[in-house]
Amino acid sequence: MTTISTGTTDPLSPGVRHVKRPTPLRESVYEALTEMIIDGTLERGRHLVEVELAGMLGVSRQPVREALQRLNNEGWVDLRPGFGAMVHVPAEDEVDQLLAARAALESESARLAARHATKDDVAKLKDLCKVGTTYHEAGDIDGAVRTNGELHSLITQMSGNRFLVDFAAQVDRRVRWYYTPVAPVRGAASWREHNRLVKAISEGDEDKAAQIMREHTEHTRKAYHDLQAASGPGDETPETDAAAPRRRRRTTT
Amino acid sequence: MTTISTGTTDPLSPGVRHVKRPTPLRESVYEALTEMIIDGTLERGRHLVEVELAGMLGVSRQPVREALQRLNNEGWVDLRPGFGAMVHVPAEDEVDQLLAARAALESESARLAARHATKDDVAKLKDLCKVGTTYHEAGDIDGAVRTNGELHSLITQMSGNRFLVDFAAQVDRRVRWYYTPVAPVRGAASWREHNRLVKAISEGDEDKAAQIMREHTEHTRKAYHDLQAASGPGDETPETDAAAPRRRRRTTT
DNA sequence: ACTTGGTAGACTGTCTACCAAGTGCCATGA
DNA sequence: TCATGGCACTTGGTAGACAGTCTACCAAGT
Repeated sequence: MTTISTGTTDPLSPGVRHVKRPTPLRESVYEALTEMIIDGTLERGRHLVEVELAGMLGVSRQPVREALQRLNNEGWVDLRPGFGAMVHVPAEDEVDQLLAARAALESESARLAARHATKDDVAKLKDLCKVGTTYHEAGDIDGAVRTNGELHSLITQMSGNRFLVDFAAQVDRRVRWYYTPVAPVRGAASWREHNRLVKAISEGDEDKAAQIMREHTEHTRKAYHDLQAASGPGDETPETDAAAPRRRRRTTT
Repeated sequence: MTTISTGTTDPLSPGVRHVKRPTPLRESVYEALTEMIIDGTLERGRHLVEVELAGMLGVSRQPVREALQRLNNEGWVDLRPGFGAMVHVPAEDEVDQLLAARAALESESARLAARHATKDDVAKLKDLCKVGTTYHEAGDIDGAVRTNGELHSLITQMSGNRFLVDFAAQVDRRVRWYYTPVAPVRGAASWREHNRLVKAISEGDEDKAAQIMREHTEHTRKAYHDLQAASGPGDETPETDAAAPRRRRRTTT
């Protein structure tokens, strides 16, 4: 969703650049919170108290509430009526479902991207592929991951379908939160697939593009499962364990 | 989304039926507003004033604000900072994009439904098909439309993928809002396709199910276009026209 | 040992009042 | 006719208050 983001509705007429409108506070709060959730400052399962957050961010309860509700709608936190918000703790099968949804969304995006691709788009795609491969070969994981994100994002954008873009973006952030560690694992094959994908798009081969994208996502899922099977079960318990006693009596210090 | 809806998480153990928990006011407001938008009480483009709505619903500004934010996130209203909310007026290509998104979501759902279908599910599907066809043959449009909704909803549910369910539901409501009139038009072919779809699912033929569902949605889009081309351009203007002068000066009575 | 009842503290959900800043509209004046 | 200034309205955000509810904890009774 994020209807707000439409700061530049009009890519044409570059002169009318809207003056910097002060971002609504709730927006900033929303972003601050997602960031804190993603980077682990707010641990999974933690009880989020409105006044606490408000104080922490230097605002009043209202913007915090509004941000929390949005976070709830998007699945970042769970809102229990009368109790409050807790950082969502992902269920066993959730990543799987997210990846399945992503497969559908991105493969459709790839299909439409192949249909609508302009010369300019293709050039950008090829460039991203090259950059990403370079990063990967240089061992720059951060760069490779970032470029990977940009590539996928560009493809969904190329679909020209606002809803696919929104949904895919939503799913993507969640996925990235859940399993950051997987991304680097399968960098090698990943960029080969990207190249094939871009080729299909540049040739306007819709079915092939969709097919490749689907397999691509499917491989990612496999990678996740393998990783899970290897270090998963024994490694996950302490995390869940740490979440429970987290709920301490406030000592009113 | 709508994480709240989980009133009955556990269909088993019928004894633990959770007591009715009082719905948060913002929730009721949200539902009241969507309903008013869908049924046209709040016309497209209309300026929604918080206090006005609050008075209308007998609550204070706060719950209204929270409901409006959610409506904004889900695309029902557009929130212009400093001015307020207006009921979203659909863009030319929006229905098209919605239907494209729906095609992706539902065809993937059909695929997964075919994969996971139980005997019980199939029985329900067949029943719905029969009921729908009967309604259609009896000329009961309302019933047919409703049953159609139930069938599609059941299929997405059968996918077992919470995200597909949520997204599809979201898209579906929007679609239904935009073009209620189309639904009845192509009832005849629609139910034949449903039958084929259910057959594919019952046989566990994933590809076929996905394929049929895609075509099914695609046909719906075609129908929309035809309808649009026929009575569209000349018929739409008065509506848009009526929206503008709607904005009257409050006479402070 | 286990249940019951009661108490206390903490938060949320909602309401009210209030103020600053931004937006659109209208009338005035050139 | 067109720009300008001002006005009324509305949002965005703050603060404080209060009831209802949730959790934990303790104590007494069985």
